[in-house]
Amino acid sequence: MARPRTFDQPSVLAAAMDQFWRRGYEATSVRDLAGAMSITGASLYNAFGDKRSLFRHCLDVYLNTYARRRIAELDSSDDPIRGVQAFFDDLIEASLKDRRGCLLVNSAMEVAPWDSELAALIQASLREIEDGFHRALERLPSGTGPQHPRDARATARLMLSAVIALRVLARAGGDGDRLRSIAMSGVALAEDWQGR
Amino acid sequence: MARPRTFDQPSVLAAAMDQFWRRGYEATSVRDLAGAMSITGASLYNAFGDKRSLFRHCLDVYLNTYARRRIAELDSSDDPIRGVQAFFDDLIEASLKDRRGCLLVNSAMEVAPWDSELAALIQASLREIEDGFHRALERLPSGTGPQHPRDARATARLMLSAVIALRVLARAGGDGDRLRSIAMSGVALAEDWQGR
DNA sequence: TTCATTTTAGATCGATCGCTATAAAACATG
DNA sequence: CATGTTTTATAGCGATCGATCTAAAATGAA
Repeated sequence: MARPRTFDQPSVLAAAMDQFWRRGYEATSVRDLAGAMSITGASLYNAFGDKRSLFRHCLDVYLNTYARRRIAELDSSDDPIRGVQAFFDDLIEASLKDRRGCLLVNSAMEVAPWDSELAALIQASLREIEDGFHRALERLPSGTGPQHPRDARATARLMLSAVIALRVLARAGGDGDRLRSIAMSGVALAEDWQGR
Repeated sequence: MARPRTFDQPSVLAAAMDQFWRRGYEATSVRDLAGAMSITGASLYNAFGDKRSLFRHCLDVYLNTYARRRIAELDSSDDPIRGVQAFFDDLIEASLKDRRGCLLVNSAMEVAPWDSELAALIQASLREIEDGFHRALERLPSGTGPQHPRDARATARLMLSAVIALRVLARAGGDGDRLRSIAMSGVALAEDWQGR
């Protein structure tokens, strides 16, 4: 019994996410957001609360649309090595297509230090990626060598480090060869752990 | 034959660097800077030009004071492995003492995408770190195994990735165990490359 | 149709942004 | 000491910040 909204919530959220993703939190003004979302400032505040609240929505959308999708694909891959390979291939393709980097990593740098609640969410999300790599490693047959140089947890963390560095360098404008080299090493970490 | 400055240039530059380091470029206002430097806005603009120019000075100071000092210490170490160990130990200590992360990595995320000139400087500086690791690896005796799983360049890049990820996670509030685990893997990369 | 409710659009709030104009204060030189 | 030059402090520029107010437009329920 009231006037319905004229905009589609998911699509305007995607537009807002894109702004935060490209420009960062501080450098994105509410007017930038409203413009990109093609709604007025009043509608923005009415539908999503303040700027921080809108950002939180956007981060949720990002995690569900991108981060967790990649992890789920890794989990559902028949061959964990090929799954890791696909994970990094996807990352490289996305990183070279545009230079926004990863909203999660971007937020870890800019937002986490000033927002303990979002910091916890960000830390947990990074941990999800690490755990995804860890599960992939655990699915591999034990290595042929007498012992592994690193355990699965340390290897998973190093693979996460490759992902983070890849995203940082991509956003900073690193050349494709550099990015591909790191991605290749990320896959090699899993192969080496397996014992090959 | 004019009135001399009442402030010490290096010390006020250090104060400005600290602001940019902790809060980032966008979130630091010129008034924040002037306050931290204990000078007036007019003096700031008179001595350092505009905000971007001051930032550039601060980044230079950071590179000379922190980044290049660590690389020089790595180069001058008798045992490259111990040098790498000391490099990461230093990083861990600094990362746990405060949560500012690394001004170079912070700037790679926030500044590089919008300032191609600074982006080039940042890329070159990251490359200096990578090259430092590469020189350390090249100084090691060849591995005992028939061939290395990765070449020295790829290993150096993976070590740089560990550094970057360490800094990102430190700024995002990652716990000490996580950081130390990555640092340990960074050292282990050099040890594995050597063949031990 | 009437009414209650919500969403729109536009103007605007006080605060702060990067930056600069003005003029007094402080020195080195002649 | 007088002069010229630079730095200082203060005030304020126009623009933009996040956020909100008012009122018209648009709907479903009665």
